[in-house]
Amino acid sequence: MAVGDDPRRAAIVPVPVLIRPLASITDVAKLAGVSTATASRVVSAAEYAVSATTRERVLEAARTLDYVPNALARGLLKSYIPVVGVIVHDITDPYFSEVVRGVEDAASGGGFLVITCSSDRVPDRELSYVRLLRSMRAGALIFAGSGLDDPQLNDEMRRHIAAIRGYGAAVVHLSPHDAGEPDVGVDNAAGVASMVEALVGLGHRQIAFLGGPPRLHVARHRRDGYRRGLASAGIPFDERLALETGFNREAGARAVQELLAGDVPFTAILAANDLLALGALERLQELGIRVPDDVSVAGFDDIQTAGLVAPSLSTVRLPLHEIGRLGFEFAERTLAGDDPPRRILPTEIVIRDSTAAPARVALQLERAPRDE
Amino acid sequence: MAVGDDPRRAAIVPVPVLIRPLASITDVAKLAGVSTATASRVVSAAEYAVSATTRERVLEAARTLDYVPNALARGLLKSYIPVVGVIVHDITDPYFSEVVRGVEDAASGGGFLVITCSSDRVPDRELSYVRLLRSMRAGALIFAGSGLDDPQLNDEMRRHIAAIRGYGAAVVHLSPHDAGEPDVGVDNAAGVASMVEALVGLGHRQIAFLGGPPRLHVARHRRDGYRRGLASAGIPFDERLALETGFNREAGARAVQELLAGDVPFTAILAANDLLALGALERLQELGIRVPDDVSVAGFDDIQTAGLVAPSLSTVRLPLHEIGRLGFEFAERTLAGDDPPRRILPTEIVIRDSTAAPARVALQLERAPRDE
DNA sequence: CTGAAAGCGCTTACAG
DNA sequence: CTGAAAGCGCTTACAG
Repeated sequence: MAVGDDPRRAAIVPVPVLIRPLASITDVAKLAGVSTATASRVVSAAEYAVSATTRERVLEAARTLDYVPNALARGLLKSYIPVVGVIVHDITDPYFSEVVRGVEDAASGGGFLVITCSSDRVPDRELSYVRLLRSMRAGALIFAGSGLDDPQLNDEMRRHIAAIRGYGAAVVHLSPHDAGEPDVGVDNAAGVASMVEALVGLGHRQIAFLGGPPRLHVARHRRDGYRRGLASAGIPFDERLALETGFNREAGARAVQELLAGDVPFTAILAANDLLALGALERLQELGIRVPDDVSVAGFDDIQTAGLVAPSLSTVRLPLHEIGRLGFEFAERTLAGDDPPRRILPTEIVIRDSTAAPARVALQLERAPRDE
Repeated sequence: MAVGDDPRRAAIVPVPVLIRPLASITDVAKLAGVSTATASRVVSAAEYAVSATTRERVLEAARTLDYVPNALARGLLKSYIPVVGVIVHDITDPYFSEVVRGVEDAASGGGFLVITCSSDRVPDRELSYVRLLRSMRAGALIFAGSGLDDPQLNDEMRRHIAAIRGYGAAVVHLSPHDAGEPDVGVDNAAGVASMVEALVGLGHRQIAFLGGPPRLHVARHRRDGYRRGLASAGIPFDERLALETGFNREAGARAVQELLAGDVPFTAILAANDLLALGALERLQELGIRVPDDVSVAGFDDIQTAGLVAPSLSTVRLPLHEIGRLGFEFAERTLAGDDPPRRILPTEIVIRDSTAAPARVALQLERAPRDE
């Protein structure tokens, strides 16, 4: 390695590692020769009337001592601290990192710190994160992911949420949940229905659906959209084409196998999220099935990768960053005593290269599935 | 929408929104008829000797009151709270979300909460996040991204880091930084050099390099690797083929333009991260330049998308999740008074479809750049 | 404009 | 095994 390339290296003085308690407001007050009350007013209550010379002396002392107020002590007096906790299913899922980024961008303006927690949709993890956030008196709690169908989880969750609201914090849902519709989000059913319509418009009538985990409220909404889309096109719903799946690439690949092993022909696959669609795309490719020539594939969410794969994925765009941003705004307004209205944002169909008119012959190969 | 589909909906009772202060240890003690000292010992000091009946009465009271200890009050007595702050450049960059996930997975086992902060490489944002984390007495601070070349930032940062270590917390670097090498990370220079070597092995000698932002320490290390790789292959370094760029897709696309507008022929493009390589791939495709037939492209990091694009991207795999996991472990051991050794993890060359033997004629088109 | 004092919710020597 | 009391670092009526 190019050691020695960097002349600055030599100038670095090792940082001492002694335990050295930080300066407190008492230290600052002492050094400035004032009461802690006055010192506190100078460093924290910018608008409080303090004589110019006193103010300057306190500021000088604070600078000298590298004083930074203890947020814990301060938080003990307020009802909550300026921290917003975001519960996601998995931060490596681009859907969630985009939402979190939206929250961050809005929150840092308001001096809020963002705590991200990946629950992996495990009730106990979700619960313990919420409990921790509650114990820290976080000012806002944002559920980015969908609620789960788990009565015991939801019971306990309701208790926590009541307690959290009880100490004055805001709780915001960005996805359908146990207690109802999102505060800020999209109409998932309408979004999926619009993609069904688009596929029907291309000539498809045998549309398979990779529905995601049925215990997720959001997956149920998207499934409703699928049925609604079919219904308004006059296409009968065929249960054998509507699969229950996970919400990741592996599940999408497995679902393709399952469809091919079934005996119902199909000309298009609509997935309840992009990850599923991406997995389907991969597996189809491995099997030598051409997209969109042999079968069309569409996703939902429009994560970044959707536009980069080949063929690029037709999907439904969700304004993820905006959902995060408005989610924090919703919390902020709630905190301010406002009662903000629900915001349902529009989705948008994005047609790329993975969809086309259906093949002459619907897909229904006689292949043994490779796994499962 | 399928309103009414869900019979549970009707059963939901609206949560009361009154401000209701949470039960404190005093409330629990009172209800149980014991002192706060005893109550505290039962709920927090599992190993402290308390009579079985007393213990049961306290637990019962805590349950009745839905008692959750106030982490702020507790933190005021300890030197720090069980929170680990992770400073990343951008959480929507898969590189970072993967690392954060690694930290989370390790941290949740230790009862630590993860705070993620996207600095966008803006010194003031980074500083204010670190300040906030310090003010909250976070137990660990992990810098996931590279240090910046900004003397004023680094001055202030050193003060904060000394203060943070001063109150007993751990500070960990996962990438090269102002004060030296990462505590847990990879040998970036060696990784890039190994990819140069692989390209040379395919027959390339005119290898362009998209180097990332020069003020990032990690970009400098990767650039060193590029030079070192060339040197050991006996290929002279040509400055005109080594571009300074950003670290995202747009920058990769622009760099392609720049290379094509230059007068130095090249048969391969090696990018200092995958996002750059992905952007280069896109632009080349738009220009009708075939990869790898006309030019080979290689990246660095191996983010998920790298394997999904077409042609799939040859790259250098970094164990990102592992880096995050070990990063937290490093912090944990430091907190335990240990002095853990630095961990430099191996990188791995991943050859996919974007690289091949060089074309007969090196690329050096006479095209006007489309933008810039 | 300034200060003395109480108190937020907890834990922990110290004493019994 | 249990409790009274001090104290972590701050803010805020209250009094002057």
